[in-house]
Order: sequence, then structure tokens, then C-alpha cells
Amino acid sequence: MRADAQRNAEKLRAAAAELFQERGLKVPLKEIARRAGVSHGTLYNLFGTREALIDEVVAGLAADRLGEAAEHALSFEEAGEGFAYYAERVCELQATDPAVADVVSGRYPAAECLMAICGRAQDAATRIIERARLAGAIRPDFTGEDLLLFFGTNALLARAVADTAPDAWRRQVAFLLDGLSAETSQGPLSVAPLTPQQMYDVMGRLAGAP
Amino acid sequence: MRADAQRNAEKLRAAAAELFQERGLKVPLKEIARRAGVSHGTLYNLFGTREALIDEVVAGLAADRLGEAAEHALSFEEAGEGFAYYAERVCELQATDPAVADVVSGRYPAAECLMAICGRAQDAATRIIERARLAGAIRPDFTGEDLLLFFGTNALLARAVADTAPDAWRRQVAFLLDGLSAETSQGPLSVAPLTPQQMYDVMGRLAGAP
DNA sequence: AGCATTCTTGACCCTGGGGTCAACTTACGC
DNA sequence: GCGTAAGTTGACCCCAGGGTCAAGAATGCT
Repeated sequence: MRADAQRNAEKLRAAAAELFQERGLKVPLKEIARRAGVSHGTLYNLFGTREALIDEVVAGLAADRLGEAAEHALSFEEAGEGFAYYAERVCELQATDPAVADVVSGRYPAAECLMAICGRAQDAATRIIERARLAGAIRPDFTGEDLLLFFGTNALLARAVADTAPDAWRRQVAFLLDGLSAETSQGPLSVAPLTPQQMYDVMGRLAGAP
Repeated sequence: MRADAQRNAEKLRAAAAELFQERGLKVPLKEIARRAGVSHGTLYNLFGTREALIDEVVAGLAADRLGEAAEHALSFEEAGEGFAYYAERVCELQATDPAVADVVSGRYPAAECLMAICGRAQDAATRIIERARLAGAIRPDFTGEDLLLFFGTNALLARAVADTAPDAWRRQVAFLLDGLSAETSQGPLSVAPLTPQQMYDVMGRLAGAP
């Protein structure tokens, strides 16, 4: 790769990181190129697709943020507190960084690193929930799928309130967390959790896929 | 108004009602005209704006559905049951009828009838919540704004799952309702509910306004 | 039945996003 | 320092949706 191409790729990565974090993973690619001071043809030439760019720019960031949250959650003595920390922290990440919000609640099958990270995050979440369940801290029928769906709606809510009342999402989180304490269940749930394939479909549509 | 124009307006209203209920209030106007068997120019000529068409076609329907739900909710002996019925019923309406979903969680300032209906629905919801609160059936810090925000996210969730697992939203509703029972509150909420102006902003953005 | 008025039509414009490629420019090895 | 391979550019294409309007068609009054 020639030196100028290298430089342009770097400029594009920087611009993409900025814009993804400001406005989410759906910003127009032409706008990224504009901010990088480069023709959009160059962007297509160097990265080919949006997902390739996302994979290079966002994967590391997401891995850090989500990994840290999970690790910290598992370090709590009280499993219930760890779970509450994790749920609220992920929601907070979604609220403060649209890129993370889209990673958590989106669908990027061609972004390999990102997919790996999502898998790991999903596993961590399951462990955190399981631990809280075993400790009797949350109702036993709450699953990882339920949490992921909640994150999906939280991403949209957090973005909707961002300019108006940036903490408004916290109330919804509080209602969920307070309500999950084990004793509240009033009869069995009438619906089963979704299968992985269903989750994949649904998260795509939540994020606005065709 | 000439007889043919009258007929066309009727065909357009019928087509709009169908498409709004199938796909929500954002269907392309050209598609409505196509289904009505009429040029899209005619639609613009007869109705002018999307909101005018919505106001004529959807307002009555929404009033019926929401009014009935509220009325029935208030007829329960147990205020808490009435509240639970209302919340779940509105979510169900949203899940089964995208038009209602968009009415509840959207923003149509130029649609006068619709605005009036939304106001009345809002009032009814407040009464239902207040009644449940006075009966000690739900945590006292839950407000009408919280319920409306929940409806807003439910609209998106219900639409996302519609083709895959059409009842998946019920789990989230169950977590909320089970969790609102008065005893669960673990300390005061850290955030105040939104003001009407803020709600207006936020609902617009949730529904995907500019 | 004739004709003014009212309606309808569809071609047209605009916006904004994704994506391609021939022609130009630049870097770098020799 | 020069030729060639590598890289860049921006005009161009696509699509979908909103919206307008001159020309032509239909209605209904007299």
C-alpha cells in the first residue's frame, strides 16, 4: 500500500470514528469522506463496504467498553448488584455513544471482529444473568434474550432523548431493575423467549433493516 | 365537490385505511394512490398533506380503540387490574395495528382530530394511573409520561417482532407490570419525568422525525 | 347539447442516499 | 529524473420518496 493511501485510510478511520460516535453507524459514507477531506470514491476504494469500515474502527472500542462493563459486573460480591450494574452500565454506554448503541442493538454479519465481540458480550451477559438467578436476585424466567431486547429498545429511547433529557432512559431502566427482583413474578410468562435466529431477525428490524 | 372527486376521495380513504393499518402511518403516499387506482396527483389535490389524510382516516379508528380500552380499564373494581389491563391492551393494539401504534407513539401536530384524541387518551391514562396509585397498586413515582415512553418503545419492538414472534413484546410488558407493584421500589428515582414539551420532542424522535 | 368549471393525470423536479469508473495525479523503484 | 503501477477524483448512475403543474378529460349547469 502506498504511503498516501495509508494516510488517507488513517484520515478516514479517524473521521469515521468521530462520526460513528457522534451519530451512530448509519451516517452517510459520503459524509465521512467529506470530514476526512477525501473523495468518497477513495473511501469505497480503501474499505469497500460500510461494514468493513465499522469492523476496523468500532470493534476495538466496543470490545473495550463492553468487556470492561462485564468484567466489573462479575467482580461484585452480590450477584444481583453485578447484574444491575451491568444492565445500567450498558444502557449508559448506549446513551453516551451511538456507535456502541448500534453495536449492541444492531446486526453486522459481515463485520467479523465485531461479530466475535458481540458473541463474547452475549456470553458474558448470560453468565451475569445466570449468576444473579442462582443467587435468587432476579426472577428466574428473565433471560439473556430479554435483556438484549431491552437494550434494543433502550438504544432507540436513549437516542430519542439525547438532545432533550439525556438521562430520561434511566427511569425505564430503574423500573425494569427494581421490578426484576425475584419476588414480583405474578404468574408464569405467557410467551417463550426468542430463539437465536429470531433474535437476529428482530434486532435487525429494530435497528431499521429492510 | 364534484361527484367523481367524491368517489376518488372515498377510494383514497379506503386505500389509506388499509395501508395505514397494514404498514403504519409512514407508507408512501404514492402507494396509497396506486392502491386506490388513482394518480398520486389526485391524492395531493384532494388531501394536500399526509396529516390531513391521517386525520380523516385514522382519527375515528384510534378514538374507538383507545377510548374503549380506557373505559374498560376504569370499569375494573381493582384499580391495579384496570391499570394492568390498560397497559397491556394498548400494547396489544399497537402490536396488531401499526396505525394505532403510530398514533400512540407519534406526533402529528397538524392533525386536529387526532391531537384531540391523543389529549383525551392521555387524560384517561393519567386517571387510570392515578387511580392505581391511590389504591397502592403501583409504585407512586410511575407517571403518565413513563407509560407513554414505554408505549413508544413498545411500538418499535412490536413492529420489529411482528413477522417473527408476534407476541414477543408481551414478555417486556409482563416485566414492567409485575415490576410496578408498589413494594419493589429500591430507593428514589434519580431522574424526573419529562415535561410535556420534552415528551413532544422525544416522541417525535422515537418515531423517526427529522 | 354546449361550454365553463372542476378534476385528473403523469411527466417532471428535488432531495439524499448508495455505488461505479474513466481520466487524471502521484509516489516510488530503477 | 522518468515511467509505470497505484491511488484519487468527481461526474455520473441508480433508487425511492416528496411534491408541482400544464395539458387534457369529465362533469353538471343552463
